[in-house]
Amino acid sequence: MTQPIPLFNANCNECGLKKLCFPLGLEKSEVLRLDALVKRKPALQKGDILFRSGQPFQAVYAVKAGGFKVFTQHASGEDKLIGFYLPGDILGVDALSTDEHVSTAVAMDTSTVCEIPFKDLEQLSLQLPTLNRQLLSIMSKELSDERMHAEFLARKSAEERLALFILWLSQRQARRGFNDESFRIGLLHRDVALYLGLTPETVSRVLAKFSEEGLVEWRQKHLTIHHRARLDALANHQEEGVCGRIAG
Amino acid sequence: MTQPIPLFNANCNECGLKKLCFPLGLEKSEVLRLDALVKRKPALQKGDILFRSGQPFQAVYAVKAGGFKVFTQHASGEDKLIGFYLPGDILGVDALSTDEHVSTAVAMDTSTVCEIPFKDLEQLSLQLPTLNRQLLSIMSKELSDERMHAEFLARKSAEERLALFILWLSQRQARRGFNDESFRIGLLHRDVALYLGLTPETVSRVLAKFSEEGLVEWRQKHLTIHHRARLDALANHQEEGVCGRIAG
DNA sequence: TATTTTTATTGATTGTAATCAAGAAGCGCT
DNA sequence: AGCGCTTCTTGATTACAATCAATAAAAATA
Repeated sequence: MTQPIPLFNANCNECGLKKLCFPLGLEKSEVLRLDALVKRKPALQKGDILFRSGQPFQAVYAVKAGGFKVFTQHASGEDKLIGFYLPGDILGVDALSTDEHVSTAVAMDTSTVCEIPFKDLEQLSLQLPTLNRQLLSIMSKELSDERMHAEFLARKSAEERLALFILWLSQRQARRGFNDESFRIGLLHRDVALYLGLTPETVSRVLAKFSEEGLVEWRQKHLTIHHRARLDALANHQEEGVCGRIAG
Repeated sequence: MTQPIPLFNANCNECGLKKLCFPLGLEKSEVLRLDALVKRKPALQKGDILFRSGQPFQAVYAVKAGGFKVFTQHASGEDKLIGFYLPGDILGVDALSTDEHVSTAVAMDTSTVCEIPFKDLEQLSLQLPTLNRQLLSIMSKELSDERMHAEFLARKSAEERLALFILWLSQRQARRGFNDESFRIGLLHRDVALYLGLTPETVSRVLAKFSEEGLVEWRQKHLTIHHRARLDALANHQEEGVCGRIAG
C-alpha cells in the first residue's frame, strides 16, 4: 500500500502503463491491432530468466509488474550489470541487429511481462507510422539510459556516482507516476556496485555516510530521499556544504 | 598512402561506404530513392561544428571522410566525450526522441558528411521495409557502442581500460576494411582520458608503459599494435605475463 | 622561421577506493 | 521458529590513479 499500483488489464487500451509503452500516441483502433499481437505471459518468480544471452531474438517484452536485472555474461567469468527494467520499460531491443540476445534478463521480484513478437511488431509498424516512430523512440530512450550509465561511471568519486544514481532512480519513479521520495528498489548492494563500477563495501560506506548526514535512507530495499537539494549538489560536485554537517 | 581511402561519389550506389550505411541490403532502385534525399555538404574543417546541443533535430549525418568527436555540454562546466564517429558511422540519431540535439559534434579533421533529412528518411523507410530495418539496426549499433563505452568505464584499472579501448579502435578499423594493426587516430590524450574516465597524465603513463613493453606504439596520432595477444590478455585481466617483461 | 599556444611527459605527493578479513544482520528454507 | 546461507557492515591496510607542478615537445600562428 505504500505505492500506487497501476492497473494492468488484458488489453492495451486499458493498461495503466500504455503511456510509457508502445501504444503511446496511437488511436484506439490502432491500439487494438497492436493488442492482437501481444502475448501475456504467466508471472515469473524472483530469479527466473526471461531471456538468456545467445538465445535467438524473437520478441520484445514490456514490463508490467516487478522488474528485471540485465547482465552480460563476460568471458572472464565476471558479469556486468547492464541495466534494470521497471514497469513500463521495454526489454530486448538490444538484440535487434544481431538476431541473438546479447544479455540475460533475470526477474528481481515476482514479475509479469507482455511479449510482443518482433516480426509482427515490425510489420505492423510499417502500417502505423506512429508505432514505427514509437519503436524508434524506445530505442532512443534505451540509448539515453545507456548514456546515463556511462555518465555514472565516468564520475570519479563514489559519492557522486551514488548521489547521481539515486536521483536517477527517483526520476524514473516520477516518470511512472510513483512516489519519487520514498520507494522500493529491489537491488542488492552488489548489483548497485556492479552497475556503478564500485565494490559493495564502498556502496555500503557511502550509503552509511549519506544516512548519517540525513541525505537519504536506504535500508532493506526501501529508499527514502530526505534532502534532494544537497544530494543534487553532491551529484554535480558543486562542493558548497557538501561534506559539512548541514547547510541550513 | 598509409591507409586505403574508400571511394566516395556523388551517389550512394557507388559509395565505398554503402555497406556500412543506410543502403545496406537495399536494391539498386531503392538506393536511388534514398540517394534523392541525401544532401552532400561541403567539407568541414577541423574544429567546425556539425550540430550543437539544443539545436532542433532535423537530419542525421553519415560520415564520409574525417571524423567527429561528440560531447555533451554539462551544466557543471565539464564536458563529457560521448563518442567519436568515423567514416561509415551515422551521427545524430540520439536526438530522435527529444527533437533536439542533446550533444555537440565537432570535426576532428577535415571531414565530409552526407546529410539526410530525418522526416524524409522516416517517410521513405515506411515504404522500404529493409531501410526501416537498417535504421533500427543503426540505432541498435549505437546502443551497443554505448554499452562498450560503459564497459570501458566499468573496468577498474587504467591499463585494462586503455588496452580494451585500443583493441576496440582496431576492431572499428577492421570493420571498415582498413588496416587494423597500424592506423591514424586523431584523438588527443585529453579526449581519450575524458572518454575513459581517466586523466591525461594517466593516459600518458600507461601508453609509455605499453610502449616500453612492446605492446603498442601511439605517437602523434598514429597507433600501431605490436602484440595483440598480450594486449588482449591485459584487457581481460587474465594476468599471466601481463606485467612481466615479455612472455616469449 | 620565429613565436606563442597547446599538448605531452615526467616526478612527487596525496587521497580515495579496492582489498582482505571478520562479525552482524537479514532472508529463505524446511 | 530455527537453521544455514547470503548479504551487509565495519575496520585495517594497500594499491592505484588523481592532483599539483614544472619541463619538454608539438602545433598553430604570424
